[in-house]
Amino acid sequence: MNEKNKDVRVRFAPSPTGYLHIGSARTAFLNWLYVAKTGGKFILRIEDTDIARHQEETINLISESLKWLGLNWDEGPEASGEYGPYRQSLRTGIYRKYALRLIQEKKAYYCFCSPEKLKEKRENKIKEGKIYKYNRKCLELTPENIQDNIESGKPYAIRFLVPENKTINFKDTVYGDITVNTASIEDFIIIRSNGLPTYNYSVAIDDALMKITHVIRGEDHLSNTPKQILIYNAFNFNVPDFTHLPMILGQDGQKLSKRHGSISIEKYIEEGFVREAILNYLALLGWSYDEKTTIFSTSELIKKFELSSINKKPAKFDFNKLLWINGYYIRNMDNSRLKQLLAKQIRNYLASKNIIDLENGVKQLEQKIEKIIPLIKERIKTLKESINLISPFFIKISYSDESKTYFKNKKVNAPDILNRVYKALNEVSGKFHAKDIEKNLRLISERLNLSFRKIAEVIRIAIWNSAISPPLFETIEILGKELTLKRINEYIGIIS
RNA sequence: GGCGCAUUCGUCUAGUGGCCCAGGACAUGGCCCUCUCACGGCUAAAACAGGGGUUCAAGUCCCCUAUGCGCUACCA
Repeated sequence: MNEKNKDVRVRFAPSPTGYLHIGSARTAFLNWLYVAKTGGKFILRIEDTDIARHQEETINLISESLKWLGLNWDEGPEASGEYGPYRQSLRTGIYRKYALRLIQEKKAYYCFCSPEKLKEKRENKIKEGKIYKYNRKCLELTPENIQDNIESGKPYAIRFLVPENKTINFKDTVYGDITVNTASIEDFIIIRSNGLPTYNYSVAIDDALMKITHVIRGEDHLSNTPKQILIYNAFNFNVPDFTHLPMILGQDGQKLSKRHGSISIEKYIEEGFVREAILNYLALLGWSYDEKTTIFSTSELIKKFELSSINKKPAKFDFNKLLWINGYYIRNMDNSRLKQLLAKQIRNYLASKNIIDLENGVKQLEQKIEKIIPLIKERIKTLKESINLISPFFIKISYSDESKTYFKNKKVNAPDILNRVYKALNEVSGKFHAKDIEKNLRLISERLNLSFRKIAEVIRIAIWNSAISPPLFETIEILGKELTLKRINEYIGIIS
């Protein structure tokens, strides 16, 4: 299963009812990984057979997210291929053709029952605590009855005739041997009265026609697999290998849904996550390589990931761990790439805030960011967090009330310290280097016999409007003499 | 209700009958490093759902119970 096999064909088949969320992203990724490992083909197919829930614009949303994650497909809506079209709504003729063949072979039949009545019957049975199964009323219709009904324009669906008392067997890569008796399966509808196919039918037809060899999808489809195998068997199609992935649950143990906050990939991009971190974390849900390793680059995953070692237990989504992994990737990213990402982040931020009042040239943004990176690389877990650490280098700070009154009840004589700092910084000779800045500032601490952390605290508030800042001397260096002194002056004015 | 699947620290997991009075990672607490915050290092607390078997020996095999999840649609 792991050797190179160019004939491998897998697919990711989302339905366009919303953005790409973390669970589908995982499914897509594992499909992609499998192909990357075996050298086969990755197919994207859009399952848009539910008109009511269909949202056309989400198709684009989903492909954009997939692309951002780097999960490119070989065949699909935008890539074409010899097994298209790759949208189910464009394949209704195919589904109908095959359904008629089933009817001819007495493996399916027309059903004229009204959906409303059937629904009512089912609900009543369930209320009584009984099992409901379609009673095959329409199977007894004579060819003449059927002909009349069709000619009079009566709406009909097509139902699959489920063979009685047959055992269906299949082996799932993750869940092992699954055995189900057809007694628990009713004659399910394959073509709805609106002419569109239902999921269990179209998915089997398409997977067969598109020559899919390995079906990798969420565990919610495990129980439906026997129905699909019935379809394969009815046409003598080859049955693919099945791999069902354990569900991803929200932190409350419930199935992931919109209520759990930011679950779309789009949202994670916005929040400043990087693609390798998301992929790494996703691979770790339900899978591990050994006792110790948690960080896997995408190329390592291609080598090491095995579908067969995925476990069966549903996993709760742990946002904190994703955050940590993201921070890890940022800390270990090469600086030139980080520079690009951060510059983009800051530009977007400045644009969104419509900020024009800059105290430092935004033209040399990237050069400045290059200098800032070593100071903040270890301090951010997402790209977005960098905004608070970078923007004060460029944007005029306005002191918060907290900053203005920060030293009111403290014993330190802030104005005095700042006056000395002003002088000390002004006296830094030559280039304004962190080393010299440090030397001069530490001197103040010695002279006043005051711990340096106290001095630093005062300076931080004055130049950064916060008691927390990147390393002080380097920050002052990058800020530059002029700006630093200006801020100190302004702050002295405020507290004097 | 029926069918299917699952159950090790708060979370993700290691563990395939003796190496486990259960290992790692995130999160949490403490200490160290230190100009703040981080990073890094050290350290602490923290789990085999419950009950029966099988076996010299069970987290690991079997059965039952409990709990959770999925499917049971003219949703996918």
